[in-house]
Parts: sequence; C-alpha cells; structure tokens
Amino acid sequence: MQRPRLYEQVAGQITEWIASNDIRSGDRLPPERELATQLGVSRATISQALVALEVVGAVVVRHGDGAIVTDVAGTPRIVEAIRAHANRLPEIIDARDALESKIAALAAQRRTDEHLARIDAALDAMEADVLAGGRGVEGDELFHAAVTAAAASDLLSKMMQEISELVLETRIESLGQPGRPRESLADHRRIADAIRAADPAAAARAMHDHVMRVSDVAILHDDE
Amino acid sequence: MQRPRLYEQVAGQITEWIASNDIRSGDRLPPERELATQLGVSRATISQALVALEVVGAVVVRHGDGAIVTDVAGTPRIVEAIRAHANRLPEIIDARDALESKIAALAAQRRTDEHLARIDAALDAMEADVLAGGRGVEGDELFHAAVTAAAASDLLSKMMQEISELVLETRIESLGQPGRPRESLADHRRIADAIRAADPAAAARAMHDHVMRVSDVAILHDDE
DNA sequence: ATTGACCTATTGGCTAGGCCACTGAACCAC
DNA sequence: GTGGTTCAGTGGCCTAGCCAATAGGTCAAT
Repeated sequence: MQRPRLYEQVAGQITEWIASNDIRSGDRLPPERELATQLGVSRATISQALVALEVVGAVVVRHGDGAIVTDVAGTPRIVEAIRAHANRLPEIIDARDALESKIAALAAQRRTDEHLARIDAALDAMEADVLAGGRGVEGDELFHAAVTAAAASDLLSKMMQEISELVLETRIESLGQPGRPRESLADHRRIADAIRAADPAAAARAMHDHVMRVSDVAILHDDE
Repeated sequence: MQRPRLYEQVAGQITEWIASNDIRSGDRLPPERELATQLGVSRATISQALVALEVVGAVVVRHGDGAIVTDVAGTPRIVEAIRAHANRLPEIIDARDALESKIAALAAQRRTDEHLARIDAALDAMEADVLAGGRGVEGDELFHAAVTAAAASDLLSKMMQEISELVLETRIESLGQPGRPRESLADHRRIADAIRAADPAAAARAMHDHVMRVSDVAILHDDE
C-alpha cells in the first residue's frame, strides 16, 4: 500500500552512514552533489532528506558550508553506562538537581497560562491520589513533565528525558516512605507557587530543596 | 545572519492557511502546483515544506491524491518546532548554565589537590596565551575539563560532553570579541578561587556569571 | 440496475540541469 | 601583521519535464 518515500530511504542511508563511519558531532556530511551521485538519486531528493533530518534535529545545514551532524544518536549509551554503575544514586541526584533547578527557574520566566493550568492539573491529581492513600507517583511525573514543558527548552527537556528512567526509580522509592507523599505534595505546591509568581530564584530554590529531600531518602535506602 | 530557509516560510504560510481557513483533520491541501504559483515559489520548495510538515506530523502526503491535514490542534507549534534549530544558541546557554553551575559547586566540595593543580595549570596556559595576544581557547577548554573532572560525576560529565561541540562554537565566537580573553581569564580566576576555598555557592555563582557573560556576546552575535 | 473493467484527468514523486548566494581560505596590497 | 580581494566549493532555489498513483467517470457485460 504505502510506497516508501525515497527521501526517507535516503535519510535512513545517511543516518546509517553516520553511525557506521563513527561520525561525531560537528563533522560534515559529503556535499549534496556527491551524495546524489553516490546514492543514485537526484540532488532534489538529497535536499528533501536533509530537510527531514534537519527537522528532526540530526543535522544542521549551512548555506555555502555544508551539512553538519549535530546529534550522534549515542544518547542511550549514557543511561546504560550509569546503570552499570553500582553507586549511581548520588549521581542521579546531582544531575537532576542541576537540570531541574534550572528548568524550574526558566519555567518561572516563561510559563503561560496553559502551562500553569497543566501544572495545577497535575497537583490536583496528586492531591486526590494522596488523600486516597496513594503515593501520587503519576501526579508527580505529570508535574515534572508540565514544569519541563513550561521551561520551553528542547535541549534541557531532552536531557531530562535521558535520565527520566533513572529518576523514576528514585521517585518510586522515595514515595514509598511513610509520610513522604504529603511532604512531596507540599514541595510541589511551593514550586508551583514560585512559578506562578514568576520568581525564578524562588522556583530554583524550591526545586533544589525538593530534589535534596528525595536524596536523603534515596541515600538512606542506598545503605544496605 | 541566519537566513530563513524558504521551505520554513512556506511551511509557516501553509500552517497559517490551515489555521485561518478553519481546516479540519482529514481535509486536503491545495495541489502542489497551485500552492507553488500562489505562494510564488517552485514546486520543489513546496515539496520540501511538505516534507517538513510531514516529519512533524502535521500532514500526510499521498501519492496521486494530495496532502491531508492530520493535526489541527498542534499546528501553531509547528513553526516553532521547525525553527527551533535556528536559534538554539539560547538553549545551549541554558543547558550549559544548568550543568556547569552544578559542576562548579560539586567541584568546590570534592576537589583534591590534584584537581586544583590541573585547574591551575589550565589557568597558567590561558594566561600565557592571552598575554601573548592569543584567545586562550585551549586553556579555556582545559579549565572547564579540569573543573568537570573535579566534580567527579560521570553523569554530569557525560552530559557536558554531549553539548561540548555546541559549546565550543559559542566559546570561539565569544573569545573572538576584543577584550574578551582578559575578562574571561578574570572570570576563571574567580571560579578557581571559590573552588579552592571549598565554597560551593560562590563557585556556582561565579560559573553562572561567566556563562551569562558569554551569552551576552553570543546573543549580540546572533542579531543581525 | 448492478457490477466490473477500463480509461483519463489530476496529483504527487523524482530527475536533470542551471544560475545565484554564501562561506572560507588563499592571496595580495598596504 | 592587517585588511581587502578573489576564487573554488557548497547549498538554495528555480525551470521543465516525465513517471506513477489515485479517484472518478464511462461503458460493456451480466
């Protein structure tokens, strides 16, 4: 039924070429004309493929210079590498603190009414769950996702996504402690208030405190 | 400086057209040939724009039939998404600030004498280069690498490595400004002093100030 | 009247070839 | 050295055209 579009194949071939030739970020792709003859397609098709790769963020094409590789799709390796690490929790906390504090600050500067609504919705869901005796894990995730969206930084968002798996583990552990969900809810309220008040410094501080509180439990749990 | 790519404009115009004409999911766009004459561009460019819109999931193009609109809700964001790469400089700054400020703070807590020696060596190299009229790019890189090492966090270190290529661009641009290398050297001294004094807050602040100073130049350079 | 095969206009897919604009580096004049 | 200038390489975009898939009509067979 659906014939594969040529530019898709070409984009795939270029991606493979990047992977198999150990290309690193910043390296240049061969010229369009060369790619065209080498892959047996027209330059227009190469151009389409590059548009697709550009929209995805894999390359950036510069007039008069060439197509530069930006994203080496090597991101999954990081999570694996950390996973292999035995005492990884402190590192996750550090990274989370670095990213989320900044994200909270940016969110305080850039949040729109829609973002605030989404954040409130997450808080409501969390509160309902906690009052019902739950841990509020889902609301927690929604909240952090909403804040990250409000920060409006693809790069930071991407990095958070990278460590999201690892964070999830600590989140579940932390919220398993008695009394934790209620404290956590209060933390989140403080963060939300600072974001609503458009106070970057307060938002960053509140997020930092929150992450650190999680860290206490995590480290306790790490001793065994 | 950054010329807007034609296909981006076209994609934007098509998106606007979709929004303003109350197009719903499933409706068909005008034929490529018509769009081409109407927007005053070639069919090849229309095709590129459609590829971009297809990649972001706004439309699906069917051979012999036409381009069908799939996503009405997300249309306003599409142009943003496509243009995201154009001005990614601010994003790089944000990410760098988030990571390096934390790294500096951790370095202040964890630095050993060896780390301090390595940091000093980088400063010396930078000073020598700057006094000789150079930009001190190498020393700059060595310094940040040394601080990152002192922070002793594999995860943060790997994340910095991911954006290192992007950071390098801004670094070179920034240090190309007159008077920049000297200011930069002073910045680095302040950071090193805070790390030596084992003062995490001061180190983070100094690093933050430094990154922000770079950002000013970068944004200036981004204007046209 | 319904069905099925077959045209045909319309539309996207892709190519070929060409000119223009931008970049970077080598070169030259000062 | 410093600052223009030139030039080769590269992407941006266009024109023109043919091929391939789809939809919708026509028309014969049932």
